[in-house]
Amino acid sequence: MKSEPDVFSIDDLAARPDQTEPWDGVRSHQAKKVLQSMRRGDQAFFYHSNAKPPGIVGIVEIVREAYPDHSQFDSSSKYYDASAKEEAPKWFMVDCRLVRRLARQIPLEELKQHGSSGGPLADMALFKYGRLSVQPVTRQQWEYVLSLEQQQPGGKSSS
DNA sequence: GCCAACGTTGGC
DNA sequence: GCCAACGTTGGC
Repeated sequence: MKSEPDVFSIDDLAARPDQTEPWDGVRSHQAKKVLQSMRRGDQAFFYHSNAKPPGIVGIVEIVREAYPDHSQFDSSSKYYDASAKEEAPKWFMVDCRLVRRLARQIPLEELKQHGSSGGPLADMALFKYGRLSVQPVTRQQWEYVLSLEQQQPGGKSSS
C-alpha cells in the first residue's frame, strides 16, 4: 500500500489512536479490486512513494474489510466524487493498523536489484504496474522482502 | 467505438 | 523539473 509521506507517512499512522487509520482516497478500479480482496488479519507492506528514497518502510494489518470510502461524499475533500451516491458508493477503503516498522527501509532500488534477470522479485507488481497504489504481493515475495530486512543494505541475497 | 488531448503518478 | 506510463475525457 503506497502513500506519499508528505501526505500520510508511517509516522502519521503511528500517531493515530490505536495506530489505525482508514485508507481512503483510492480512486483506481484496479486498486479497488485489490482493496476488496483484502481480509481482516491480512498484512500489507507500507510503501513510501514520492519519497527520498522511495521504498517499503513497515507492515500494516487490515483490521476492517472494504467499506464505502467516506471521502467520496465529502465535497470539501480532494477525493470527492460527485458521481458517487450514498446508496451506490463507487469507492471503498479498508482500515489499517500499524504492525511494526521494518528494522530498516527497503528502498525501491534494492527491490529492483532482486527483480532483475529473473531474481526472486522479478514478477512484483511494483515493477509491472508502477502507478498502482494498492498492489498484490505473493507469499514468496512477502517472505523474500522480509529476508532482505535482516541483511545489511546493499548485501547480496546469497553466497 | 476510436483516438487525440490532457491530467496524474511517481521515479529519477 | 522532466518525462514515461497510463487512465480519463470528449469530439467525431
